[in-house]
Amino acid sequence: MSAKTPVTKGASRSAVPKGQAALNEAWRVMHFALRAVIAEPDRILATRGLTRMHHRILFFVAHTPGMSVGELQSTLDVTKQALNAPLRQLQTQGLIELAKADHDARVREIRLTADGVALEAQLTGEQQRLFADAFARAGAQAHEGWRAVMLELARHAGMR
Amino acid sequence: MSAKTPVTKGASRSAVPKGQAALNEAWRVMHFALRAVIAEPDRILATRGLTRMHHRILFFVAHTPGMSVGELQSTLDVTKQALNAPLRQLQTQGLIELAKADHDARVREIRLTADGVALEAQLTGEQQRLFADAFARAGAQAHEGWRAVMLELARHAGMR
DNA sequence: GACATAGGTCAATGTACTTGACATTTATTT
DNA sequence: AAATAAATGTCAAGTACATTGACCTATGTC
Repeated sequence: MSAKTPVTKGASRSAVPKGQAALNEAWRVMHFALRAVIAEPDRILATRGLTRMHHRILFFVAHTPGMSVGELQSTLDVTKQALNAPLRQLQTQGLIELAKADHDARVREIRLTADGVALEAQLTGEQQRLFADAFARAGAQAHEGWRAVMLELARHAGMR
Repeated sequence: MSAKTPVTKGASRSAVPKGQAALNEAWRVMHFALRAVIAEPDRILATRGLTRMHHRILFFVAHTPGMSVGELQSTLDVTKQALNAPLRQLQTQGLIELAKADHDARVREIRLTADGVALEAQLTGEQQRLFADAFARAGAQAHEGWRAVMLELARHAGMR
């Protein structure tokens, strides 16, 4: 692996399938990678009677504490009715808290409780461990390549 | 394990987040990349009143022509009742054909019609174009890195 | 002929949304 | 102070798509 191998049609030394085969493989591989990353969190959530929707809520609230219900709704792109049930369940289980905002008593700000933080960290942690392992095994350069390709793909989906 | 140790070349020309931030970003990026890859096929399918299930059927039958209903069922991990409706719809639309197997008249072998091949190619083609673009833009080396990381992740999901 | 297998179908149920209509509380406007 | 608008919650009905369970046909195997 000396320095930068220019793009062109040069020979790559690892067994990367060529042309059509590479593209054929790409989707399959991504599919399984996705499954791997989702599997553990799903298992953990299931033991508490929670679903991927609950996970999505925890995830976004963890990264944007004090988010309003409306913001969450548009972020997740679901109706308020769809959001309501999981939101209440999370509240009942003591994983999130809803509090009136100072600036506007109509909006309810969502925050994780200590338990919520713990669960979210556990779920996210499982995923991050997988990524960290994969990046470590594949090497820093591969990590960078992975990211470059993913960002190119994500550009088409209007990544927020 | 990871063969050579490509690292050391530390100089990353792109702004790869460090440590925790990198892992935090990984899942998000993968999420959007996935969405990008799925978006176009979904749109095309919708215009014909088809769903992702129909796509999955077309995909597997394209790669294993003559597959039996039972094989497809266990491959997709759904019940025969769940498979029945989409299967008939595909047949009605002239995208697949069901024919009795020579060796056993009970089993029905599924094959794509010319139209089915065309649609499957269109759907798959859209996805492959995205991958090809992303790989081309990111470069051959990034492609290799992407693949290495994905395979590491996929290992955990028992990739077939 | 007895039994198993591949497949199809009917029916009831469940889950996870959706749209639509409306109520509540609080802000903002006039 | 009323009128109106905004953020949220809730009730109800409908849709999409899967499930389980029971039963039927056609065919193959012993």
